[in-house]
Amino acid sequence: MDLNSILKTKFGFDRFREGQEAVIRSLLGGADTLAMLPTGTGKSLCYQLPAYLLKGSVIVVSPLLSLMQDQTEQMKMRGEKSVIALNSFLTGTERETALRHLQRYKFIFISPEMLHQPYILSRIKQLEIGLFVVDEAHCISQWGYDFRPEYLSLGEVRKSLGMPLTLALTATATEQVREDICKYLELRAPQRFIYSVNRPNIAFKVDCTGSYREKEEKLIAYAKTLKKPGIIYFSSKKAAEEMAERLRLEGIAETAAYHSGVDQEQRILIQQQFIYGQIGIICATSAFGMGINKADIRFVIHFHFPLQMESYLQEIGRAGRDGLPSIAILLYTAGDELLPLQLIESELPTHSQIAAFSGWKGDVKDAEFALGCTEQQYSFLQHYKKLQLPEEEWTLKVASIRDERMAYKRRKLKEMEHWVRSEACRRQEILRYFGEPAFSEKENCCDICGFDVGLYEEKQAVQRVAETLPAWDFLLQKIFRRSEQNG
DNA sequence: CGACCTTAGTTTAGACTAAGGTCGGTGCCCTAAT
Repeated sequence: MDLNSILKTKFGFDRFREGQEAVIRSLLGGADTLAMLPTGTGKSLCYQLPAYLLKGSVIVVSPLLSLMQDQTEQMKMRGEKSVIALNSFLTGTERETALRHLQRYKFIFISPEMLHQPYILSRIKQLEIGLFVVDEAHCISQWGYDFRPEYLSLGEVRKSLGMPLTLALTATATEQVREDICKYLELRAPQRFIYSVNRPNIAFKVDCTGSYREKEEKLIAYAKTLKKPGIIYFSSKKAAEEMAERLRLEGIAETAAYHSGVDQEQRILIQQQFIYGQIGIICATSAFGMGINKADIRFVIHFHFPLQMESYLQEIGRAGRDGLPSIAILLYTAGDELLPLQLIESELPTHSQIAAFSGWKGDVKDAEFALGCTEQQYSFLQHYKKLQLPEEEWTLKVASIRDERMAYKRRKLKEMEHWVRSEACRRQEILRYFGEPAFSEKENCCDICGFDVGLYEEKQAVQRVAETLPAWDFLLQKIFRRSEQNG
């Protein structure tokens, strides 16, 4: 079969990017496949193309509603109409209609949570499934253990669907995370295609400051001098808001804050304005980034301390997809690691909460409130309820799982600290962490090896010309047409 | 760690400060009554 002609006719490309063809051939050969491809190399093509050569539908498990909407929209623009996002954006009747005619759709996007609804799953079971895809598969390991436990049960879903051919896609995963992915998806002898996480055009800098105030001043100076656009990451919504306001006061007008507290419509607007160059700096929490397709991001600054190397790499990996010089700066003040430590502590239930949950006699729905659990702690307890052990045994077992998980998270944080404090080349240390061979190029590498700061600074104030920009009100209306109909 | 809130103490009535405690980040899903 001629893959190149399908590539040309269906997608309009003349050639494959690195990794794509190998992954597609592996799938067409019938092998479960794990693909770790660098950001921006067109991962979605890896399942979209083989879809036209395989019998049956393609199920794509996606972590975010906005990501599903983006992808289905893009596919429709390309001319692929038999695609649907099966999620809570659909009204009751729309969903019913879709479920009755599921076999009409070649591509079905769905969240892990929705996939666990017995009614939905029973409908999907009746389909012929050509390919089962898990996009952003590192979420299994990163979120599955506590935040979104349905990610850990995707293997069970696969079983109940008759173990369909499966593709797991990610951009950043250590060997251990890759193992987790294969284990929890229950892949059979998976083919692995692992490409380097190294991004030679991104320089690294760890900037140590003496105090919080000094850190703020340094950040403002960077925001003024560095080439835009850029992202500044915070571990607090409030800090992101305040810094966005502060930067506006400092004369950097095109600045916006983005976090989970900003309402959905506003979030989409900010994201679009950033992509079209109307916003130069985004002050964000970890809510921002997944699925952002913007090639010319010039800097990513971390104001707070990242929880682990993987998430740090994912966040800085959003810079410089166009291959041009870009910089990742981490601002550090002694004691910064205490904040993520606090966050980690609140992720998992305490021993006394575990014991109390185990002996809980009332309505399960009241347990969350009565035990003073966060939603996340509760979902952890809820997930392990299915172990079905006698009360005391359950308490011991779950407490040990919890302790193990806590130790793991602390270890990840320690690794991050080690990287910050290390006096070895930043890039080599990252590659070592991901189990990759050393990289010889030393030019414009990191603050240890040295780089030319001028490469990343704005030469002069750039007057941005108002280009042909989309009409936002129209776009938003289109996206939110439902709420208008209902309201 | 820093920001913010509550509480206790002082002192003689509403308001001040200091001390002590808590919190901080990611997202799916419709539960049921107008």
